[in-house]
Amino acid sequence: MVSKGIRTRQLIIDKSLQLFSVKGYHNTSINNILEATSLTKGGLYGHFSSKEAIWYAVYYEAVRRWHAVVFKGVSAIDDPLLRITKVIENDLMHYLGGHTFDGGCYFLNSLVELSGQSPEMSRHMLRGFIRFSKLFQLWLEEAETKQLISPGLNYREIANFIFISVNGAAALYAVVKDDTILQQTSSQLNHYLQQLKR
Amino acid sequence: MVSKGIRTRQLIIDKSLQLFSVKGYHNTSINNILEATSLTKGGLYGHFSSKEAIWYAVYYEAVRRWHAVVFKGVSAIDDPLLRITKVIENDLMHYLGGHTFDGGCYFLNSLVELSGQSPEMSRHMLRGFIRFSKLFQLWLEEAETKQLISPGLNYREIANFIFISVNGAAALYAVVKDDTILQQTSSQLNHYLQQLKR
DNA sequence: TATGGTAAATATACCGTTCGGTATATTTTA
DNA sequence: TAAAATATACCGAACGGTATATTTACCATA
Repeated sequence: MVSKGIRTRQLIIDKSLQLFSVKGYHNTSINNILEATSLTKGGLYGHFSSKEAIWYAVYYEAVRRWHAVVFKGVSAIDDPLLRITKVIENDLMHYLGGHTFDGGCYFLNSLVELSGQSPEMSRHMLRGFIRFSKLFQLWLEEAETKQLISPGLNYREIANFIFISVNGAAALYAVVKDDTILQQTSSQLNHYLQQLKR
Repeated sequence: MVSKGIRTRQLIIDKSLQLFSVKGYHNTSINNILEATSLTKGGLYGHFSSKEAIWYAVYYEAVRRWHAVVFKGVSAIDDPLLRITKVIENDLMHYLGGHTFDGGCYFLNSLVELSGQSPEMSRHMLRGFIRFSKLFQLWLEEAETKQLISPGLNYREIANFIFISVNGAAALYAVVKDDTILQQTSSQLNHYLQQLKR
């Protein structure tokens, strides 16, 4: 049996994740979190030293959930191009379309909100973003060595473009909440990838 | 000579636009605006009835500036596909790359921040976004009637995809502040448009 | 299995500061 | 000199955070 303290800590993280993803970090107050968790100040500050500390814990939880959805069934795929296709589909249709977070993409929302005023936090996220793009790059290089795509392509550029399109879709989807946005983007990126084949 | 009141009103709009684009709406306080304008409460609330009223005035000013940059030299272009190319280039290289606003794309930033907590304001922006995408759609249809592109394409999907990619680039560029992001996206969208040609 | 002691967990009350906004006094413009 | 523009002083509420009191959970021992 996990101790009560651990359970409360996780409750704080879960509810804060919901609130941050919908209202944003700055517009979520400690009182909002207290209401959502049915706690009081003492109960909260016993687990976290500050609001920012909550944000970091929430960020890691968000990464964990995103990762579980986006990379599901990916490692079993041999073809690196199909892996990319699968990750894109998972991200658009299951991560975004499956409403993993109430307010859309927690990472995009946080990045846009915090860039330009919380350098520490946005640098933190940017590292994760770059790592994601690098993975696409790696798989594209693998595809070249396996002679699946035309040689001499700019993998960094292609990887960034995929990444950018997926995030652009996330931004728009958060507002229009229309699944066709996700389907259309998925379809367009599929065609785009097909076109890279030799 | 324009009256002092009008000049002060414009000063408030200009400085607030800067602040909103960098810090966001909620994290910009009235006091921040007072410092930036060297005004006091009385001087500000004589021109605007509330913080939200400032936001709306700022929004229209932002649209005005964006429009001036993005559609510069576009109406003189006959080829609808070249018009789209020009608008994309203007948006990426001159609007974003030219740092029209200090904090990146004011519209994307506002949309992400306000979606899910200010339905009125985000609906306001969404209308503008949709109008922009519709314009691409219109030009694509014009390109079809002029037999410039393959027939039977899904123009709504293509228009949305262009729009999404441009906005995704805006999101990333706001953080990495690396111009190659803009060049790469511009290049990729160019190739994408070329491929539509018959 | 019941219980008592203790540390962990949580509640309460309060801190100084800042928030958006207003009423009124003063200054500046035309 | 009248009106427009701006400054000053203040409002109640909410902000993030802290010190301290109280309750609850948990485990060793009987």
